[in-house]
Amino acid sequence: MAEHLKNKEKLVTVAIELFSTRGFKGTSIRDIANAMDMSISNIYHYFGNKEGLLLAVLEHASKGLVEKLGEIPQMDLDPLERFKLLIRTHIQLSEFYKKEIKIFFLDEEHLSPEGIKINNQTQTDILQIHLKALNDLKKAGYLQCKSATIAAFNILGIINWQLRWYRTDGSLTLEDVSREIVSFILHGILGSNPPGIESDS
Amino acid sequence: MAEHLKNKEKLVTVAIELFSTRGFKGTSIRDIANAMDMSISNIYHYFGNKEGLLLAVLEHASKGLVEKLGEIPQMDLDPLERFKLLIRTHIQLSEFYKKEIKIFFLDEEHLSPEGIKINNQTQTDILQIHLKALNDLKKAGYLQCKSATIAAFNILGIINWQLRWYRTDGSLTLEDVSREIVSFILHGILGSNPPGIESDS
DNA sequence: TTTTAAATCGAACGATCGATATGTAAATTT
DNA sequence: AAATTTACATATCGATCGTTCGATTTAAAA
Repeated sequence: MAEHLKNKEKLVTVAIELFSTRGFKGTSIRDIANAMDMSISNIYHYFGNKEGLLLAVLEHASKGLVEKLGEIPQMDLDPLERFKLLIRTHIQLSEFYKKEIKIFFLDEEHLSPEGIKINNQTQTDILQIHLKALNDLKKAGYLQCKSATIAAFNILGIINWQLRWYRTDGSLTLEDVSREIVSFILHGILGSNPPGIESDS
Repeated sequence: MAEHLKNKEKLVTVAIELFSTRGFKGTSIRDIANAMDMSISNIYHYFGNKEGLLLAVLEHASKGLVEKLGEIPQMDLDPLERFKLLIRTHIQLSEFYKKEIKIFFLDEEHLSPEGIKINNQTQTDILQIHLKALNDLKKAGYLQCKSATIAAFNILGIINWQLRWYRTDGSLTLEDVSREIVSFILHGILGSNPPGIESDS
């Protein structure tokens, strides 16, 4: 039962695969139809037009990451521990939703108003999650940055960039990278006890 | 004199403008020809095919940033000051070469082997510049990170991400952001004298 | 001045694109 | 079982794509 829904979902999955590797403009409806072993017109039956498919992809892509990430700030933990957990989870989820996230960053430009809306909402949601974590740190007296917003952007930059350079087949495990990134975000490059910085030189 | 070279250069400039806003696949040769008020075939006379134009764009784009950024590590300064200068300069240059950099990150996927080569070389060059600065910091006893490479990637992530979220018409000046980013990179979010971190809890 | 080369154009080519019209088989509802 | 909706296919349309083919004008060299 519900075999048809399966195909619709599979269509979104295949579209994510192709959009993420070839881009939106670089992937034709025919490419997707061939990869699905399905007729072109059937895709139009499901999603109306190519952009409808992209919107379905964007919505599907935003759900998983935002929902799972949104659970972290509600956990009853020490602010600092919760913050560390947020970073580690975000890195793990990014690896899991690699292709989906790529689409968000790949075809930002030629997007319909509705697509832009979904895109902005997703990015805002994620930013707010990190901002809340940072503000909790501030209340607890940890945060030393002037602007929590810039700090949040910096954190997102680090995490999203890791998505570009990290290779699973390399020498570093994702846990190694995750630990190092958490340490970087907490202490920067000078460490928590830098030499000759706080002295009177 | 040399009126023909002018047009060839202008062609690259217009291509950068269009590629950066609509993407490579999203920009047709006709779009560029129309924007230049020039015939289509003339573009082929200059660059052979569409990809030749993209290669010219990539080469033009990589030159400016890498060359100017490469001057910093050779300066005779205190390692820490030189590092700060590198970050600040990189941020300023990123704003200046915004469109060019966008192309490097936009159409990474559907790129020819030669295009990939240029892309990789450029990214490697920039990474090496930052790695050198970090190693100089290490020699001087400043750097506390385990992996200078990951730190370099994190720095690139922060800078390149700033390119996405910073708006010139916002309330923050680029200098404000630059200062805050330098501080973040140096001290992280906990600051140089974080409370209760080094204690025995 | 003649010759050569570079710059430019208009017109067209085959391929591919997104999209549609029209049909049929299968599933669901009544 | 009949009616209706959903899931698919074939064939095709007009538009646009990258590219090419001469032809022409302009600039440089001889």
